[in-house]
Amino acid sequence: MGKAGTLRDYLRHRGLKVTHQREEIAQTFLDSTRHLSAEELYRLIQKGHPEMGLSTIYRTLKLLVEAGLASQREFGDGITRYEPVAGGRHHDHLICVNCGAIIEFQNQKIEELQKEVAENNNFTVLQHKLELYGYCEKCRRH
Amino acid sequence: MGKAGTLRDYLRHRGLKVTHQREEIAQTFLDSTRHLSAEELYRLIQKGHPEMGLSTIYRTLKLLVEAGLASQREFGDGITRYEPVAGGRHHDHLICVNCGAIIEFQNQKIEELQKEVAENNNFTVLQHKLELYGYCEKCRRH
DNA sequence: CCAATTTTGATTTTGATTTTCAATTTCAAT
DNA sequence: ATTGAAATTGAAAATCAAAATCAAAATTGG
Ligand SMILES: [Mn+2]
Ligand SMILES: [Mn+2]
Ligand SMILES: [Zn+2]
Ligand SMILES: [Zn+2]
Repeated sequence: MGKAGTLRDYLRHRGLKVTHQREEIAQTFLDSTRHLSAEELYRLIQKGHPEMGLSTIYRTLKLLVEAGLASQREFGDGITRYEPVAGGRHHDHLICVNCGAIIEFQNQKIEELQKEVAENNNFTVLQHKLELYGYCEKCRRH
Repeated sequence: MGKAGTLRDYLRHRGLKVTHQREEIAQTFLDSTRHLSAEELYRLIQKGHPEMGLSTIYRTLKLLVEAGLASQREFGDGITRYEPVAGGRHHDHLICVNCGAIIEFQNQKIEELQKEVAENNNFTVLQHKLELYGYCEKCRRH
């Protein structure tokens, strides 16, 4: 989990190889809309690179997470999604169970209270997950 | 999602049948330690009922959730766990990524701030998920 | 260029959960 | 207690995202 940087830096640092596939996947992913699944990213990339294998997408997404450039999300529908970390600060999510809309929010007070809870339990927090599931503005009116 | 009650009540209300399997599964589950997977519950029940099918465990856990008697949890290891709701008030979890320990906590201030966040986004919350992942007291010292 | 090492993509496998389906059970009405 | 329609069961097969396999291809330092 490195700080901000490039996948290329991470690969070199780890003695791994910089391949065309990895560069293409990283670029498309980092420029993308947020919260993509491996499958969605695969389809996106296939437009320009029909020879790209889905396995490589899975493998490179894992590298991006390790490099601290992507974060992995699971919103309860059995599909793992990824979003670029790129500069953007930490945030949590509201998820519409009707239309699938994902709304991001940030609340510093909640973050602090979480730290407090952890301390009270002599627990060292590495990461956390806060998701509110329900109806978005559009879907709440039946 | 009914209020507290029995599975039996829920089944009758829905016009479903009260079977020996459902009664056995509900009883064993509701008396159990918390955070059981379907597989774990299956093994528990098999001690006394070797003929019980795993499918029936899955099906009945789903009914228990619908009846509001169980809540479904996913702690990121790919295994769905269930815990009895029975009287116990709402709580969230600290999860040790080293030993798998699950610590429960409750924080009213966080709950209120969540409501606030939802209101600010015109979002109607049905349920939420707050999990802190890291090292428990035992595991934090290497 | 060389050769050791890594990576790729096609394919197969995995593993939790769901579905299917014929046989059995439930249960309200006789 | 008997009946019969409808629901449920357990075993087996299907599903599906993700991981593993592996021979061929690509990368990289010398
Ligand atoms: Mn996000
Ligand atoms: Mn719990
Ligand atoms: Zn919506
Ligand atoms: Zn631990």
